[in-house]
Amino acid sequence: MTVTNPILQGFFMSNAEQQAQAPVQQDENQLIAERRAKLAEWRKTGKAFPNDFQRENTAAKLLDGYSEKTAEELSEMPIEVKVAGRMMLKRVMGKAAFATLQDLSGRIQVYIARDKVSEAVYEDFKHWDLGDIVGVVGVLMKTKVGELTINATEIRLLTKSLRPLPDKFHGLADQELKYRQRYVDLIMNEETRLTFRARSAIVSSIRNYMVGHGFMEVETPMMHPIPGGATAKPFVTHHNALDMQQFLRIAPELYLKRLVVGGFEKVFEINRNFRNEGLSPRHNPEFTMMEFYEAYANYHTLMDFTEGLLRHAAREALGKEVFQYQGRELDLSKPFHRLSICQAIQREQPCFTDEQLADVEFLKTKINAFGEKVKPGGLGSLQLQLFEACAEAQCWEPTFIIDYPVEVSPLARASDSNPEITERFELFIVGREIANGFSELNDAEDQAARFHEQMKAKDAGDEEAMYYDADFIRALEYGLPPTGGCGIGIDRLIMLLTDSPAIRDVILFPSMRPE
RNA sequence: GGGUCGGUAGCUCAGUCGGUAGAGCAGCGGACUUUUAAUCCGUUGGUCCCGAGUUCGAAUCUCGGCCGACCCA
Repeated sequence: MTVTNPILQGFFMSNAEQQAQAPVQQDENQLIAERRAKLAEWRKTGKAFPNDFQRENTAAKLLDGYSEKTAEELSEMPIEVKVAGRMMLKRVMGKAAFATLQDLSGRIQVYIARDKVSEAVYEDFKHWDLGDIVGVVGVLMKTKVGELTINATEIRLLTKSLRPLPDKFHGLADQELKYRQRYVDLIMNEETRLTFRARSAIVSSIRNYMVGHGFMEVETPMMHPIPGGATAKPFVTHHNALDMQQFLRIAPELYLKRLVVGGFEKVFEINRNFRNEGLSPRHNPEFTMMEFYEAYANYHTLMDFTEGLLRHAAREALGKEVFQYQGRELDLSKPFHRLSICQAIQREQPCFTDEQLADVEFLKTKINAFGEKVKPGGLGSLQLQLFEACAEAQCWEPTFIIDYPVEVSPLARASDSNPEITERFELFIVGREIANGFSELNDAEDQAARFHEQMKAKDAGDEEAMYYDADFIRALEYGLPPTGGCGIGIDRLIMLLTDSPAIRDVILFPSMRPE
């Protein structure tokens, strides 16, 4: 029997076929076998994997609170503590041993003396492995060299770790394994832990900034009947109950604007977008965007607001607005540059005249000269292509590029002074696009016309062109107030603020080819 | 899609001129009651990414493929 519908295949597979598709046997080795044997012994006690140990202290708080105390003070006024964590280091010296435990806050050393914890417990402890989770009750002491240490009166195995950790000193170096087994990377690598703590702090600070400025956080659909709000290839899925095709969203824009129509005049959403594109150091198919919309704002006020937001995030995450990115200084404290596309080109290529940049043939020649293929488009589109070819990567300092052509900005309001360009900006920092915002197109008839243009482009073979969204037009027909909206690439912002070279370094579980 | 570099023990890595596999860590056994990547002695562990070719002989050379990192498009 041949079943072509992939959704149904699972129902018709023979056992053999299902076996063939079952996950491959996990890699086993001598070290794992040894640990399994230890676990088997532990099970025989009937007390394996207990969950009755209540820890009362964390490593960092103990170090903060008691590192200043002298050995004498600690022995005169014994302080009993209960900690738990993963055993990262272990040094056994006959009848006493040291172990280093790692918990959410950091690491702390434990001293285990045979005559304190009993001979039986000490013998067990000697066979525990790096990576095991243990609980310790003890009193604080200072070692010879003054390191705050817990002198154990009780030590218990709480979780047996079956897999050996990477080299205790060199850690996990293999980039691919760091991404595929992020849990191991997090166990082994302080830098990775700090990056993702910073990510959490940055997102919180942005959220607080938005709420503090009167914005309301909302959640709009991740599954769209019509993908919209950006030009990108969508992921396609299927809703069984409604028997309909759905698309993972490429942007929340059209829903957020519907909310402004509804009277939620200041809204924002921080959530995932999905774009069916390749992977690169700057691209992950699912990535996090913040979009925000404010009625009665325009692209100028948006630029001001975005500048303030980024400074706030840097201050909250780093405590400063001037810092290093990949070895080069980045200064967010100075006013961000604001240049039109042509001004940005001329900044890099001062010999190009205004007349030349208005000459279609000149633009095509130069785009080719910079090694890019000329994509079809009008004057504005060619200017943008030349900017991308010769100037975009040079925007190290924060630079707003303004005046994007109408033909590549189907949702943006056209300029009153020049109907060929829009009231739109993109923000570039370290040569990368970080944000994109504009005065929203709130003329329902103009928007309908722009959608028709997009449909023509799609019919002509542009896979990324937009669909016609009739409900969105209907919403606009009820009346969208003059509004400004902006999207900020959160992953890329976090790359900047954590000095990370690749987007995969700031996404906990980046997209990977299957193992 | 093109280029460069890489894939060897659980981890981090050596491996010369082509001569049949090494270290440190981890593990196992032993010594050791204040260590700091503890130390000392002994020891287990290999589909050298896969396939083909050249050769008496391939981790090593050649070709093809797979996977990854980086750069370019």
